[in-house]
Amino acid sequence: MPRKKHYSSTDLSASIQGLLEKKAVGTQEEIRDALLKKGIPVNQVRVSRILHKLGAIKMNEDGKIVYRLPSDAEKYFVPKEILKKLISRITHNESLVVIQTVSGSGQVVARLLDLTKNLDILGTVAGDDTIFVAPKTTKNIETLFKKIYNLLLN
Amino acid sequence: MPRKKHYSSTDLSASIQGLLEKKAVGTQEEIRDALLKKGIPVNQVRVSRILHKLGAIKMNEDGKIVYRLPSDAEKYFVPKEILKKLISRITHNESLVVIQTVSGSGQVVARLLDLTKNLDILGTVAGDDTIFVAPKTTKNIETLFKKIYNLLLN
DNA sequence: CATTATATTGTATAAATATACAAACCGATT
DNA sequence: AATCGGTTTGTATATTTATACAATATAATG
Repeated sequence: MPRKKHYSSTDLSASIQGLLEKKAVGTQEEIRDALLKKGIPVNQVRVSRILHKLGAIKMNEDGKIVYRLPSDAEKYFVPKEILKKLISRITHNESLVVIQTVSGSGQVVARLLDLTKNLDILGTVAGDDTIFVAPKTTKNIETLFKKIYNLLLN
Repeated sequence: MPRKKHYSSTDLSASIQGLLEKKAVGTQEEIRDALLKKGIPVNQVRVSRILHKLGAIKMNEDGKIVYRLPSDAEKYFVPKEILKKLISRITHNESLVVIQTVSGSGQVVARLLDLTKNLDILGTVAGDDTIFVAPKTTKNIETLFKKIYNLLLN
């Protein structure tokens, strides 16, 4: 009975991580279905095992149970009050939103920002105390600025 | 068929919260057993429903699955680097450990400290930027100081 | 007060997840 | 090449969790 190993553990793990980062999935069958749709043959047991290895968390978001990666979960558990204390100023020009933080907090705040869904950003570059936020489009820089401001300081 | 309601929903919820704060429990049956031991009659369904209402999360601590309250989970997800940035100085006298934080962060840091297990403290009192930590015994104030220092700044 | 609407509870069971076990795979060693 | 030890995988199923449904309790309304 040779076992058909179509997909390596490493690849599968990466696929599941990618999925969890993109979608709010609540069951292992849902994860399985999503992977099957992408042509990745997997069974429930494998999903279960990999989730365990990833240290996946099952949490409640507004009454809905979802799986999250630990790194993703930070976003949900870092108290807002803490974040506020790390940020000095948020400004923008025509093409960037710029966030000033207290010394040494640039990377950490940037990471939390990167994890935030529904924010139209391409990405962030962070130094010691400064974060450059690149918007998806510079056309709505004002909107993005307000969104980030509300997110981080309100 | 009158239903025997021995324990109100509010009381049960409080009991489960207390339990989750004290013990690393991994299954609803475990929660049920612990409550039965305390003379609290409860069934699995009730446990499930209350956990859901509490927004309990299931997380992986060193390979073991445990239920945690959201407020408790903060401790696990607040990045150390963030904490470090909030704390200015940690000192002590013969009877207290005193933590200075950046302005406005006293309460938040105190809360995280209160959530930390295996710390021999009676409690904390926090102001805007200062936290007084009361040890269980003043005999080992130096030890506690070192423990807190390592916890928060190392 | 009576009536209606909503929430809670328990039983039974469906759904979701993890485990046991055997077989296959893999890398290291001889 | 064969052997060994450790890991991974799949099948079957045990365990864990949540839901459906009906009954009861509680809250709201007139």
